[in-house]
Amino acid sequence: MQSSESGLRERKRVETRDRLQTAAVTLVDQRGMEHATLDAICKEADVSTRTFFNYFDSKEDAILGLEDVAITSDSVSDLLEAYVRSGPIELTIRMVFSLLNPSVDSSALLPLRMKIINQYPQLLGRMANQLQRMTQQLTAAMGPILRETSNFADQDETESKISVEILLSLCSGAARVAIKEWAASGSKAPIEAVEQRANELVKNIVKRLK
Amino acid sequence: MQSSESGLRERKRVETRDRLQTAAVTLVDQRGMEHATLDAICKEADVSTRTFFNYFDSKEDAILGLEDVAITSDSVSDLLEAYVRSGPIELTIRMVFSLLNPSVDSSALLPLRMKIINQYPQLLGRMANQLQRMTQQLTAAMGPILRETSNFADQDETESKISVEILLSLCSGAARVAIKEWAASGSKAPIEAVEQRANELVKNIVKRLK
DNA sequence: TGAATTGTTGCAGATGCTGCAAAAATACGC
DNA sequence: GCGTATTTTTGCAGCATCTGCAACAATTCA
Repeated sequence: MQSSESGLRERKRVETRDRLQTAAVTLVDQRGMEHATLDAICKEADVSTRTFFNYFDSKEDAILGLEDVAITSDSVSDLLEAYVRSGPIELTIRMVFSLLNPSVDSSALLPLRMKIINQYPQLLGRMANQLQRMTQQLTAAMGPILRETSNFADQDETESKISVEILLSLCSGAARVAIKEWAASGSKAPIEAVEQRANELVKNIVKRLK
Repeated sequence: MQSSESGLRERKRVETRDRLQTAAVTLVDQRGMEHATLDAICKEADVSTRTFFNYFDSKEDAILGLEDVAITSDSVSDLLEAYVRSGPIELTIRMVFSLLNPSVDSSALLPLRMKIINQYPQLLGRMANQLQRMTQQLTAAMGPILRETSNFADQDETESKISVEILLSLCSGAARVAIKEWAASGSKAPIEAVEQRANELVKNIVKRLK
């Protein structure tokens, strides 16, 4: 209900959320994590520090723009596309990157975000936690799709969920490495190339381990 | 130099460190993470709160017993054994679990630690960060061993390091799942079985992805 | 034994984060 | 429009983690 309403109240909420994300990312980029205090972020976004916590659980969450969203129909169609393109790895990588770029309005922040993640790797740890918190939702969304493949089909549901969780861990590690490489080479490549590289990394390691 | 000395000073340091770990683990287990305050832990260990930070960087680190240790010769021989037993996956899993159980004195804490990790999963995020901080050391230790296998041999050093980092991510995810299962089934199995299960999980997912 | 080194402690303070209750903004029925 | 109900914002008081600093205590070493 809430997300479909578009009264003044809802519009303002989205706007405020966006201002907070933008302020957080911008200030951390300019001043560094420790000097970009909550006070500074909130002053920049023009809200009280107390209000900040109506929007994000922590400073880190604001930097990453993380939200506890239900899997939207948009994202599901994205996932399906990734899956039919080439299978479970792409599906999972897509999932990881979509967490980093959930809102259209904030997509301009993505390059800065990746730069910051590279600078403060604990943020990706935070993101892995978020992935884990969302594991149930993710397995619910990914499970049915994955079970259509031969390799995941003959598994019972429990084993399938387990695999999804480990798959997420593997893919978020690959994402981190891909982002690192991207930052090391001057942060020039488009986001799609980074995601593509993450796919490649996963495939390489699977190949080597088999 | 420091670790090989065994004067009064060094003995006391080890003892204090141990008291802090034990107090942290015990109190978190008994009272829960949020009620096991620094003050309580330090009172139990009989040191000032200020001194606490001479031993650990954070409360979480004390709970996990994490230390920035150089890879010891002991751990290297452990690794070699794991590797010759069955390859790179065992090697990496061994690495992950050895982080959880570095000191002989604190080995009695391991079951409690695993129980707590299962209860507060953000701790494993913290551990993944630690793994990452130690990536350079770990790759330095694991790289030469891994390069002896055919699959890792033909790679240049950079690619090899990348693989190790992703491998660590994969294996720490598997470790988390294995610990979860262990806790779900009553925390009865010995630690070796948990590690073994983690190995199995990694192999399963690699098989499915290939 | 006395000086040098290292470890401990208290204190003041910054920062992140939470509960609570008052005040402001928005929505909704009439 | 108007008044009421609901939601959001805000300030404040307070707790907890963590850091720098300087004095103090313990250990080491010559």
